[in-house]
Amino acid sequence: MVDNNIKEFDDELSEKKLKILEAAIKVFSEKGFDGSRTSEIAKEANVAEGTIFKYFKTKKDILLSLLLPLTLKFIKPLTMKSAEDILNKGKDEPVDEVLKRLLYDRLHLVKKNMPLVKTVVIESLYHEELLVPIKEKLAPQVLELLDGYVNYHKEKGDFKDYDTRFITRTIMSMLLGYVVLSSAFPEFFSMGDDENEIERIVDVLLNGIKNGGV
Amino acid sequence: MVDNNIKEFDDELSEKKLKILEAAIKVFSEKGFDGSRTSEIAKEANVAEGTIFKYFKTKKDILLSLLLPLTLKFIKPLTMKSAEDILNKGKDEPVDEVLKRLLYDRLHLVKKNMPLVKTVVIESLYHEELLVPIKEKLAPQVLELLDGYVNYHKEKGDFKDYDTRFITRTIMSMLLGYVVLSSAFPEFFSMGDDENEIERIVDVLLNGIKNGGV
DNA sequence: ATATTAAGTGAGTGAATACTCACTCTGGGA
DNA sequence: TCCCAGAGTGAGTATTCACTCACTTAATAT
Repeated sequence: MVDNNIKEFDDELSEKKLKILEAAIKVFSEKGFDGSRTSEIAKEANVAEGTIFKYFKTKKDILLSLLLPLTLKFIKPLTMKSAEDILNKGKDEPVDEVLKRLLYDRLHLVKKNMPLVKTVVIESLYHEELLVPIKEKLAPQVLELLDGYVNYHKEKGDFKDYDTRFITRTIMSMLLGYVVLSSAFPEFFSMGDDENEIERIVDVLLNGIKNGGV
Repeated sequence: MVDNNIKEFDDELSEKKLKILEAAIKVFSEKGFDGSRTSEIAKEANVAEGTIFKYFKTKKDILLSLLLPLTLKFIKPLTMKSAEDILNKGKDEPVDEVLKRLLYDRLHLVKKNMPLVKTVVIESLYHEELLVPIKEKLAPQVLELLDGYVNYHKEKGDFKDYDTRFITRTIMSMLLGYVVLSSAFPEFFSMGDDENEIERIVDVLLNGIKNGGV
């Protein structure tokens, strides 16, 4: 199924189409979908406006096409590299090490693709066509992987006996909160480099902020 | 200063203007600012389209006007009711009780005003005119209050010796993550009623998910 | 009653913009 | 060299939409 996507990706992706997609990501992320003009995307892509409509039936078509690169970039590395880290190598390593590596990895993936992520996340709030595939394809894969890891360590007794999905959500919350708050309000919330931040985040996630109950 | 706002609020707010603002919040939150039509806002408010422009110079003026109700709703109750809870009554109560009350209170404030919050948060990503007052007025007040509480308990030895702002951010992260994830993906992340969720969230915040290091 | 003012209206306007289409260019096959 | 297919173009078009303004209605004062 993933291979299918890649094939589709390679097949359809001429030089120009790729440039249009990249330009669209840039413009959409700066102005929002409805605030973006196809003329600006064309200029940004060094292409005539008409060319856009040779590749995409409508403006909304461009937006929907962003799902493919998003899925490719996030699902593939997740199931490949990080799944490997977590589920294989990670099984015998301490949880804090593995969680730190995982969060750091995801953090950088998000930061590297911020405009794409920002656009898809925000526009999916207004266009169901975007949200549906996310809920049906992307989310389940991510959740299955994380839930699996959490369950493994719950059963091993490493984690407390909270609901699995609750723990999964908490892990995601902490990363989400960091990304959102530190990039929206860098002057208030960006205190160190990502590596140190992640380290502290995982510490708190595992042990809390309360001074030892001993 | 707060009183100033209220006076301004009361003075300017005729019946019609209020109806237009409420309609705008609804339409903006459903379609986004650039996706919204003044004609639809007018219809939603049971008002002629021209009337909108008697009260607001431009469409963007409507958006900027949303800052006032937002600030009033969030700053005033925060500094009043919750500040009282936290700083006075809360000083001698256990931190978990106070945090639970605080988060529960804020959660419901956000949920009750979701369309307004959603609109302001998202549109501030695209319109600096919105973000600037948030950063200069709203954020500092919220942070001062929370930082104060955190500092108090850090000094008392209740909290570990993390950077104050880091703890503050973590508290906000956990609430933000819960609100965002459970409302964007209710089928994946809504597991219980808010009260129970908050309770677990504060537990994890204080003690972490790791099984006792004892 | 009448005048005065303010509040509200909605048809009209001009600018903007997503999309079309008749055309041009280019590279490779005969 | 000539031809052709199809990639690319950009001026043109039809529509949409924020905003205006000449007018109506309602309320209050005189």
